[in-house]
Amino acid sequence: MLRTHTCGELRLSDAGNTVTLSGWVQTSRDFGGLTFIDLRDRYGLTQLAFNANTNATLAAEAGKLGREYVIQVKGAVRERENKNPKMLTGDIEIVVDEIKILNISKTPPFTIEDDTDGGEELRMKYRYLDLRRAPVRESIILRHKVAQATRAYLNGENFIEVETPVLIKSTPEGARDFVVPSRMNAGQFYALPQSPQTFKQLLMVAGFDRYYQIVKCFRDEDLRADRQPEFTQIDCEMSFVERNDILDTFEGMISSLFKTVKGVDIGKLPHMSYADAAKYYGNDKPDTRFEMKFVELTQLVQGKNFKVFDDAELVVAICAKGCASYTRKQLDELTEFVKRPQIGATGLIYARYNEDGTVKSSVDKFYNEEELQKWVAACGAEKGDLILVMAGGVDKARKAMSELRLEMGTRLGLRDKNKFSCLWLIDFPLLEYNEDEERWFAMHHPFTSPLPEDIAMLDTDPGLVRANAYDMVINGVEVGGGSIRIFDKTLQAKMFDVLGFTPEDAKAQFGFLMDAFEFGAPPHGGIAFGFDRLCSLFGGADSIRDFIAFPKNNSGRDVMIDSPSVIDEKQLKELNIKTTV
RNA sequence: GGAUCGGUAGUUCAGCUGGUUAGAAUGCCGCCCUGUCACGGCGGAGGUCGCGGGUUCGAGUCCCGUCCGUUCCGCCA
Repeated sequence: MLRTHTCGELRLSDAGNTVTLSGWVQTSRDFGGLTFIDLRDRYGLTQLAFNANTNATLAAEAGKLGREYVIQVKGAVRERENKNPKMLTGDIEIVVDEIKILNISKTPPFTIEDDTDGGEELRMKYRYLDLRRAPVRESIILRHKVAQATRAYLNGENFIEVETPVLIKSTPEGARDFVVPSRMNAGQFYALPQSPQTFKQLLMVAGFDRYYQIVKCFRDEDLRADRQPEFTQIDCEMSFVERNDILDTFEGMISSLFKTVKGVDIGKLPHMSYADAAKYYGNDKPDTRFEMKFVELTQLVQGKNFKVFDDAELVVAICAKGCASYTRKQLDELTEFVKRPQIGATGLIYARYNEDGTVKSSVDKFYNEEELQKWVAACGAEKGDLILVMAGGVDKARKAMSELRLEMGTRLGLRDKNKFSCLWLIDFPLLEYNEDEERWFAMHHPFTSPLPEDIAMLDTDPGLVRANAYDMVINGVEVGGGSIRIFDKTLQAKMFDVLGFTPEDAKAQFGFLMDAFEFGAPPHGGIAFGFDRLCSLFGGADSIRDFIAFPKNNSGRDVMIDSPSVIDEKQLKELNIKTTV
């Protein structure tokens, strides 16, 4: 054994014992006659002490150790003269008798510390060094814990983990597929799964009843801080269930995760309809850590010759607590914020409800004090509050106001990373009309069942049909979503018809699933959680990258191994691929 | 595909309306220091200013192009 203990476990009670430790040199502090070295491993830091009076040769040797050298030391545990309460091992140090350099190291390109000086790109290039840093290491360990807690819960609920294939078939709907050329079938391609959707449904037909898998999924779309081309889902499916059975089961799972991983009780999850989310929060993943709900002022403000409001489909307001004191500069900043091309609002109107009870707005020319007091009443504003108003088309105004609400939430410190607000979002529209292609698209996927009471509308008014689907939203992040599936062949055929698939298209793409449904498919439904996002949420981070050991950058590149890369002619030829360059 | 901000020492950054020897901090190297834990002190080395072109007497600085990266929009059933 190259060690008897780790660098994180020795305490005062170990004083007097002789131990052997192995690890990396974090830092050394040389005082001439006295040298300290912090030795690091996965478990923590332990201070090593060298005294020139006691052992001059050894102290000299210690002075020569560079950062990130890998060493093994043997010595006695001793109570420190000056303790460090900030370290778990801060009460003790090792008086080193023997030192062995197991490996030397070049000076790392950035500091291996909690607050590193390394930029994103450099850290990714040397990810193995970045992973030595405590915050990144802890994020990866957190991921492990979440995975274990997930498996423990689902195993306890009688779920069975089944692996599904990675080389599957490309489908045109949804995200772009990553494809893999087939050598043995010239001109043909596999696709990597965007999710194991069809396979888990087939497992239900097969009678597995309760399935889960912590599984890699692939989507060839542009990246974001919370989106990677390969990511991990907790993929689940259940048979003989209705919507509420699934909501209960997975509410149980998320509660269990919060309890075991964070020690937090999240309570019962409220249900919110898609329509309400749009009306009160302007999006389908509301951050409910704070209120600041939308108030619709359309009726109240129209007919006063203010063209912007009169022409608008919707006039919507939020009330920012205690912000009446905002300066002109701050209000201009907010206006600039909503006018950014990404948000695209044309302007922002405000009304200050002053401490003296008067109202001062940016549209005093059109609205007198009495009318403005009605705004105040409608918004439930209190003295000192600021009312922010935007107008326009329903969707655009809501989207812009949603961004503004989040911005105000951030400015007011209402988006606390240690606070968790979870909910179920339900009653999504089943279909979405695509103007360009002039046809309906499944908002979720084509196997999503409509709400039973809405099925009749599939013929008459497809846009109003609600899906038997649900999303779990935590702190404004969509962490999971799923639906009750269509298991009836006739309804599935109807669905494909509405989506504009000819029976031939449907058969070519999903024939295997439709065939399977002819052999006694049970009623079933499921859900998939974004595992990386869940981990970043638990870790209090906005980006999922540090919860993935080896993530890709914004352009989908792995800058460490430098992939993707070109392959040689021979390989291309074998794969029957001709390059046109 | 679009917008945005950035690319200067190993690293993180500063460098004004263009001006002659491009700075700081940190890291690195050397010397000193017996209780540090962001140790301290003194000294030193370290730069094709992303790349290409242009304007100019003169470009890190201005213009055009290009590459790389950040964040966002589109996209992500």
